[in-house]
Amino acid sequence: MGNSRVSLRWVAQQAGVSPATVSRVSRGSATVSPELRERVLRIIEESGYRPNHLGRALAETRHGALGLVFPGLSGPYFSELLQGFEEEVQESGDSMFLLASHSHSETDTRVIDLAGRVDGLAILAGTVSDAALEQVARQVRLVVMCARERGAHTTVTMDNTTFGALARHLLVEHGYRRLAFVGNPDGSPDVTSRWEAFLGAHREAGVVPPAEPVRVGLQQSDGIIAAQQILDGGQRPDAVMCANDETALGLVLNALGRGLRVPDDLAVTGFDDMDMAAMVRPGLTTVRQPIRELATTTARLLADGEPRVTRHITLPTRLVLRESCGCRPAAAGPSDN
Amino acid sequence: MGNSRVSLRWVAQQAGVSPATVSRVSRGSATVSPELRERVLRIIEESGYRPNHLGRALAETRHGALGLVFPGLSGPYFSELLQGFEEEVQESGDSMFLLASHSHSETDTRVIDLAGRVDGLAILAGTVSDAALEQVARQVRLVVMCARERGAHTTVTMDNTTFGALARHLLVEHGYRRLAFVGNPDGSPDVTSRWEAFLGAHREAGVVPPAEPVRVGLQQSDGIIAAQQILDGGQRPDAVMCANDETALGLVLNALGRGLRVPDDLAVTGFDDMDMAAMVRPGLTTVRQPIRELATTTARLLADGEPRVTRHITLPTRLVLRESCGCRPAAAGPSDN
DNA sequence: TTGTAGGCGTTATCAT
DNA sequence: ATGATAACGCCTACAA
Repeated sequence: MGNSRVSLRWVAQQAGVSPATVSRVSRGSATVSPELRERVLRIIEESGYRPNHLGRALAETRHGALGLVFPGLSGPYFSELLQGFEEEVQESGDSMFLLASHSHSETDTRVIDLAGRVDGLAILAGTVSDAALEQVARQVRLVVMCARERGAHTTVTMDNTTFGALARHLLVEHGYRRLAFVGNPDGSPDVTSRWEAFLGAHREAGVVPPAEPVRVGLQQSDGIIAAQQILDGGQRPDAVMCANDETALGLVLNALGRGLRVPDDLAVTGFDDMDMAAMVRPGLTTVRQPIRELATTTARLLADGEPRVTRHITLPTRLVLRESCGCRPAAAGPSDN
Repeated sequence: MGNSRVSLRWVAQQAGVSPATVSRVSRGSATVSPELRERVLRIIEESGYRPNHLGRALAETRHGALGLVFPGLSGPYFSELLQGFEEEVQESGDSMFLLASHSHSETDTRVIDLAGRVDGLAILAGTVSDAALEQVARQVRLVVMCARERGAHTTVTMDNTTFGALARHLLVEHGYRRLAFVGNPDGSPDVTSRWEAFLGAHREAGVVPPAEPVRVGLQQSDGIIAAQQILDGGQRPDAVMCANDETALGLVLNALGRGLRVPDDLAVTGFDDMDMAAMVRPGLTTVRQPIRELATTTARLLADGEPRVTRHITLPTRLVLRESCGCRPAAAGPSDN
């Protein structure tokens, strides 16, 4: 019944055996006679004994837990990341600590503290200082996600160059001349890379890019804010490239609300290829990135990876051309959708 | 530098004091002479000593961690929940375990296991079996969120009756006669309550409700699916009440895409009052519920609450009338927004 | 004020 | 196959 105070030792006494035997039984160790095993299992069953995690962890010097650290952002991106990570953590029978960084200042110390409670830590690049990363790496396994540089720590990263390919598509194939970029390059390493790819594509194409990005966050509501900034102003661009699908959707929603047509009056693109991108009309042109795989790969590295070898993994992304960029609708019934 | 192998005992030897003294210093206990304190602190500093969490926790029989358990859903609702909980957990210097239930079957055992690693557990109603809840409650503090009944466990709940008030508003003030309900009453206790409130309002008003809800999930993409089901069919309703803002937004997006006008051709309402609700046009009529407060209240109860007294807290919600239900736009400049 | 010793609940290494 | 016994790293009476 109540298992509050039953300890291994107590079970041992009840069964008239040594603590060691109970430990063996409790863990399914083979070296115990069927007779004793039976006796011990009965007591365990009746008493509702469950081995104490702290005691076990202390003896095994292993926490049985991994940690995930990221900025306190919302949206499908993080949901996906979280679920992927958790799924993989469960697979190996571990538990998952979550640390969402709000106040950037306190995060460093909290992360270092967290490092003392886990076997490995996954940290989204840009969330903590390099010094803190160093600290963490000395204590536990560390994987940095979405880092911009292949440093001394193991990293798992998305291929952001496809964003440049998308920019070229708009510039070259569609011949757009005035593009806008929605996203804050200082906000996250990924956005930095995308802004640079955006700039690079312009350079190649010999088109002069906007002087500044439209600096907003990554939520859908930020897309609306961006829309207001872009569409209330004077001359509106031919196309706007958003740093992710969320903001693109917000932007489309607002544009539609104004009676603008997408892509005729304004082309819009995103990044992620989340569910909504395919369901909205016009279909959202975007770049597909395997967020879940990012998470599972990271978790697996943390659980299985050689502790001392640093690896660098880049996950592939790919262009997904739909209608919002100005491409013709793909085959399929013309009506419904 | 490296602090991998420095233990309290080691520090004690280096400083030429007893382990007890180091322990006292390490925890800021007052009963130690300035001289020794200084000496010990120096060694701690130099060696980068950090007390081992497992050792400390085992000795204090306290994990310094709380757990949050919910179904693996995405969307702003859970982001908010998560952040609120985490914020409060940090406040008390604890850490946060997260358990997202994917396969409903395994969840029970995982939750019970998790109960052995925390001082308290917050569980969203409907995620685990009652038997598991019972088990958990015997081991640690437990708060059930959004439960439909005030049972033996402490609960924190939202007032879902306001959904009925909203239904009355549509039925009585606007005189709509054909309403639709979007959401799966079997999916979560909250949706169950809202569907019942929906039915209740119809009964009161003497209007015959739809035989069945439009059973979809709670994501934005589900709103699109619902829209297809509702709008592709024969006679379309006057108004559709969605179980949350996400689906309402998806529905609006699709309706707009078809060239329908909201609310003229179709009124739409949501639940939550998330950021987007106020930013979209037409503004989304909805019910505001304090999700963050739900989370912080729960966490605080877990951290501070009397272990043995079960409380039942209901958080207030309130009607937010905007334009999507057919109400006139509130005061303010008529143009931009 | 400081140190000693026992305990927190397991696991693991030895003997037996 | 089983059982002492010593870790694991820390806290905390109790004693000095």
